[in-house]
Amino acid sequence: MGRDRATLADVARRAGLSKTAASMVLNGREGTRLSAEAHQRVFAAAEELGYRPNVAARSLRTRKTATIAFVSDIVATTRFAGGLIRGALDAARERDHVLLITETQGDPTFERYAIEAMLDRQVDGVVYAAMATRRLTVPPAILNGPVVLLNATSAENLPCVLPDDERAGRTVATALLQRGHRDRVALIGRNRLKERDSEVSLAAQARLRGIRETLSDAGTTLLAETFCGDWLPEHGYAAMRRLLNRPDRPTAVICMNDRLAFGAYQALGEAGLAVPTDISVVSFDDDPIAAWLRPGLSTAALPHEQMGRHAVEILLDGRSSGPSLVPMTLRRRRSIAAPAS
Amino acid sequence: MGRDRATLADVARRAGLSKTAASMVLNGREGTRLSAEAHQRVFAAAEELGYRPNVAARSLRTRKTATIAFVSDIVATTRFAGGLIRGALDAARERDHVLLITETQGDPTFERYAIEAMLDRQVDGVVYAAMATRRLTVPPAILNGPVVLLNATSAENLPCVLPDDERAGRTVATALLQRGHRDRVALIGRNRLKERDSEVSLAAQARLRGIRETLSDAGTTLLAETFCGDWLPEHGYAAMRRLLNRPDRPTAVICMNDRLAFGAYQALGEAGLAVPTDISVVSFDDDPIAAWLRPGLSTAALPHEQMGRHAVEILLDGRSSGPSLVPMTLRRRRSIAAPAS
DNA sequence: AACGCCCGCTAAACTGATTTAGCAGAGCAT
DNA sequence: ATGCTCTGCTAAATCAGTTTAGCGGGCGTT
Repeated sequence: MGRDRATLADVARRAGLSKTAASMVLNGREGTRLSAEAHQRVFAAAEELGYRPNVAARSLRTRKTATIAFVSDIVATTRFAGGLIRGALDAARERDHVLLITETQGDPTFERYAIEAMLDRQVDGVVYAAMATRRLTVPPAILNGPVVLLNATSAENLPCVLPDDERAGRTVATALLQRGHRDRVALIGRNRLKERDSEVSLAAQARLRGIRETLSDAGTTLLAETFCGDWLPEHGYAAMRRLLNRPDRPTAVICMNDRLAFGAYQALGEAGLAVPTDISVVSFDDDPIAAWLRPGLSTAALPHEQMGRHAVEILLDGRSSGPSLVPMTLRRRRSIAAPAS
Repeated sequence: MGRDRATLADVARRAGLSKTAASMVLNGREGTRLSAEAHQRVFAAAEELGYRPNVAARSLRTRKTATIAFVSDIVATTRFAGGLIRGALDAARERDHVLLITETQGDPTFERYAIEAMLDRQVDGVVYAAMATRRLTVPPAILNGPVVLLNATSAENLPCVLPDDERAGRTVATALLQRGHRDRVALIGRNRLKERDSEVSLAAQARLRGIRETLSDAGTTLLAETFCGDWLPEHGYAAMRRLLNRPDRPTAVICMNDRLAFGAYQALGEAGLAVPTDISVVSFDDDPIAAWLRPGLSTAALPHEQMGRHAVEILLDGRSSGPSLVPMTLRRRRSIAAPAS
């Protein structure tokens, strides 16, 4: 790989100048007194030889590698990881940087190993990402360099990028209120663990808060709140069945994520009820499945690409410390209608 | 990032030896005549200082970076990318390597840029991945170093890793035959473009071939083959509706992927038909949705993790050239039953 | 006593860049 | 003629490792 590449010395020789001169010209150094003609010759030589600097050699001297570490807990299991990574990749490319990606799989040994591997390669900074929005403890090894947390917070008040789940809660509830749902809105997906343990989830609490505040501002409350062991389709299915067994059937349900909503759709289908004419459904995430459902599911989209992009921007362009919230916009499809009245 | 790291010179000084000695000891060089005591002192010094070699400095001399490039066309849009990446990541870690990941987004400019960025960083090899199994043309820049194609082939007869779609076709058809479906098996998802243009897909052709051969070996053929503009749920839905309008309703359908199958499920649900009692369904991919459907969808799983792992193994352990096929195993769930008869 | 050999180790070159310090020559004033 | 400044450029150090070539001393042999 990369044998026979022209070196700076080759360029200098061909231009009839010193390495110093070549280096300065190619780096566009100000204040050097090299002649216009020298500039020309260097550029021409570099062009002709197809010269590309050796990043390893350069970074040895400058301690900059134009490489950033993207360390996450789990990439494979969630299809959201792709969005985070793509956003980060885009922002990195725009800044001529490149991403070294690792996964810790939640294993402290792997984590230590991964981080050392990154530091050995002199990365310029670390994006430390979690696949579920949550609080986490940052390994001390990365604290003496630039770090941005992605989809996570920590005790250290580091810069971090989070989705604005609370506002999403308000958005979702508002969408229902506007269509005329007030007193018969049910919730699917309460979960003590996710709500209490911020190391598990920050989304559950925030979404719930947003929903409740909005309804309370409108002078009402949730008709029912079902608990779910996890946020998977089967739990949404079971929850919806329970809801349908109640005497006061809701006119709308808010699901804490799209997978729950999918389960809810399944239960409704089996019960012979139609979305949205019998029951409206709204949700969170904008999982690809939301678009595949019939009718399409209206849902507050997790802005993964923007988040990934934002994290790299903060890391490289050096913005704020503290959290920066990325808005979740409501993807409007056909799952909300006015209540049957 | 990585200031104040101890260098080899520090270790040598502390051990009271030369850099040469320290280097040789730490690299476990054979044939050096350094005393056991010298070894001890070096190890102790390295330990005490928390010494870690600077990869950039090392690779400047050795031209090995223990870093491999993972270049793919599109990572974000498909949830399969995660599996490929995770497998590659695992195999790389086991070999003390690290992954530099880029995405070309199918754009030749981005691609050139990405590849140059990788080569500038002296990667030891390239995994060139496609997110849909297909034939592609490899950019010449990466041809003078080790390359493995992942989920793709090319004209150059490079080593590549592919899912064994043809055998999967046989597996799927066999599963149906074994349950007693013979003459009323329909197919959802014929697609001229995918079948003809190997730069679009290799899977379509291979799966179809496997299915046909198996049925033909059993002395029968497909009852019907529906064409779909793409392999998305809406197309599966429409195809299933067309199928249900026929006088000779199939007892089983094979869908070319799980998203089509999802659409088929939707159409069956609306028609009041039950899987698998009225119609059995089998499919390919093992998309997460396959497990979420009710009943769970039996499907030949794309072994993404193994494929990613395998690609890195071939790259680093240097195996065969030419294609290596990874088997797709049938994930058995509840979507197949004996025909109602 | 002279020679060669092996042992245990080191000096210095080398990788490919950046950066500091400074040199030679021209032009100008005194 | 001398001193000064400015211009245009370069030698050499530096980054942190690996690798080559070889040095000094002890030992055995003849």
